[in-house]
Amino acid sequence: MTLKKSRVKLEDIARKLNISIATVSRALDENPRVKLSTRERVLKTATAMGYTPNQIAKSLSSGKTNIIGVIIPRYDEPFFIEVCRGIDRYAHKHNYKILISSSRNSFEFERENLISFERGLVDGIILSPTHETEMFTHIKKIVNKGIPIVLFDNVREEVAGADHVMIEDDKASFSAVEFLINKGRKKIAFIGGIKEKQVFQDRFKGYIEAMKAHNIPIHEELILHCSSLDREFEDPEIHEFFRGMSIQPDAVFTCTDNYGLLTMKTLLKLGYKIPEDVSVIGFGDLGLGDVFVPSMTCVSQPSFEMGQKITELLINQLNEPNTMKHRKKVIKLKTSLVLRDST
Amino acid sequence: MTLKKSRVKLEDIARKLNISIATVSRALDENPRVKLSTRERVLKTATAMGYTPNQIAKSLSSGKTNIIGVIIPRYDEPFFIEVCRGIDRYAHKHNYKILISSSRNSFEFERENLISFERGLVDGIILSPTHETEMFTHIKKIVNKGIPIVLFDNVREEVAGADHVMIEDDKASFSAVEFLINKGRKKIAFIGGIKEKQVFQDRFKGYIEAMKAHNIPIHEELILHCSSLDREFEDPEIHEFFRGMSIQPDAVFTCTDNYGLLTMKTLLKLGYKIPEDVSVIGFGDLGLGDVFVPSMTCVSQPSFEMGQKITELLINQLNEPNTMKHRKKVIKLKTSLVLRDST
DNA sequence: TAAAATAATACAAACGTTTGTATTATTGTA
DNA sequence: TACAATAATACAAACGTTTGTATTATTTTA
Repeated sequence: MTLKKSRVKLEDIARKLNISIATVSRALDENPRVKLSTRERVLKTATAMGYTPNQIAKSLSSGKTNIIGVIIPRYDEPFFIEVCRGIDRYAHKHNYKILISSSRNSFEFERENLISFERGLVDGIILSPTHETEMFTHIKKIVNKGIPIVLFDNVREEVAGADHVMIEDDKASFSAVEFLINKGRKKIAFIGGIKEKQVFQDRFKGYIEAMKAHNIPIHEELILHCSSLDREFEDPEIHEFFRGMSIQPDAVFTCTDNYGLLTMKTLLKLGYKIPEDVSVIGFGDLGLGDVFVPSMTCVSQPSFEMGQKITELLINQLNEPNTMKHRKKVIKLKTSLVLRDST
Repeated sequence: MTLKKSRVKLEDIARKLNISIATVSRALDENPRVKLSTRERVLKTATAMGYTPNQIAKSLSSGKTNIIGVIIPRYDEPFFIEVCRGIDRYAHKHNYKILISSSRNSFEFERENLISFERGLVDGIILSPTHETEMFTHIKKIVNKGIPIVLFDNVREEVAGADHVMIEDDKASFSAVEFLINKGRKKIAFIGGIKEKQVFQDRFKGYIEAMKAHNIPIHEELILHCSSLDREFEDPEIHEFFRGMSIQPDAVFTCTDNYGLLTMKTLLKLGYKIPEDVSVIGFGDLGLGDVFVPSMTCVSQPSFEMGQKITELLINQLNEPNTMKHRKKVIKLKTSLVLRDST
């Protein structure tokens, strides 16, 4: 029908009312410097003409985009989704939008994303490093430029200068394993993930420390570090692990929900009874705990709250007048144990 | 240490080299209009000074942000996540970023998000309407403004003027039910979701038509429209439905994976054997099918591909010179049945 | 009723790019 | 060596806002 007319701008309203652009801008801002009657005329005309402000121009002028850039290793892990939900909720309350990018578990993509976020599109950055990430110069560069950034989850101590939020992984697994010990279990198997990830190292540490604290012998044979990150439904590694075992475990502590599930399936198939013969604990509590029969006891991570906390830290940085003076904050969130039928 | 210096811009490079901003801009663009030696000097200086282009200024000048706005009803449904993954993958290939917002299943939030996307921050919009969405004026407004938009999933036929992509829901459920019938099942129960959602209506339609096509009597008693959208792990509705039933079903077709899972749990608890006494089919195939024992046969939706297709349509619109001439496209994607142990 | 005080509005620079056109510098040709 | 042809660069407007300062209009005060 009508030709596509370019969008209405302040100038168009100004021209129509025969006033200046500045006055129109201030009128729409409800600035007391413009007469009430003028403001009303402007508002009416703006609506009539279908005016919508140009966000980009606003951002250029104000130096703020109100966008937070988020980089996660992947989309299809409930943990990250849940964290993002928390981020979004908190951000939305404070008038920020979030722009999520996946690094697809690749250091190169992570770097690329970070560089793209350096271009002023986002006011601040939230990053969960991939396990490939060994070098931190790309992160330090951001910090040194004074761009607000908060890291979470898979963070090493070495990454100085940046706020970060994580789970008390070591404590969490310590108390989960201790729980099993207190229930009288002694031959406790451990199933972890790829060793490169800090979180898995910490969870393993908690296991070892709990065993030692209670003077329980540690059998190498009962320890498995899975090499697959992916959420497979059949894991030959886990299957072989239990099949080839000469000791009969009476409990298994696993480092993810999925490993827990795979463990339960394997054990049931091998004739174990859960929880009579063997107890199983998962880690995460991100929706899978209740799916299986028997339901699975899990270490519950406050993922949503984590997202909120991360964003709180970031927005604090954003509101700080001098970013360079910022003193690094490290927050470790507590976990809890959700008891179900597998223990 | 050093005071926070504001970011390096073209002007700074220009001043240092005593050349004009335009030349610097063109040099960085590898425009043949600038001498090779100049280009090299500029590049070197830019790197040395740590120049990063300002995306916002670029966008204002070019009228393009290279951002696609995505509005989904919620984050915590694997279907939407999977679609977003597809969107992101395709968008990334074509140099777009995605900005995801959740409408939290609320029409008001949906409208709010759409309005915010009208402000020129995004080049185009992808929207999955909530089931609350009855009015489409907010969508029509976008279309009339000439802003490229593609709808997906829960779309009614009435929403004219906008491209949309959906699953062949009716055909999918028709053939799933037909599959059960061909296996000799006759007392086939149906479990759907809230009736307001178009997808559930279509899936119900497919069920009815398959039954009719094969002259199988339809028992009202075997039909349940769940009122809960949420991914609950205990659904009293479903439990009651099967408990109170006077007919013993020999198959159940459910409209989501989760309903399928809940159905299996309930049936096992009530003493049914799966698949001997009763077959169960889920809908979605978004990761839950393989979790349970027995594993669940599912209608598989091509969610990732859907995301890619949606984005393809959107980017086509973005590349069209005259958006107003655009002729609406409706794409229906085929599904498949993934056979597992529950049938 | 003229000067002072204040209210209302206009002007113009700034945000950091891109890009069409004008200008200057460098070649090539006769 | 003068003149055109071309290469290289500079100038300036534009993108749509915001905001400090200047200007004009209105009201107050003596």
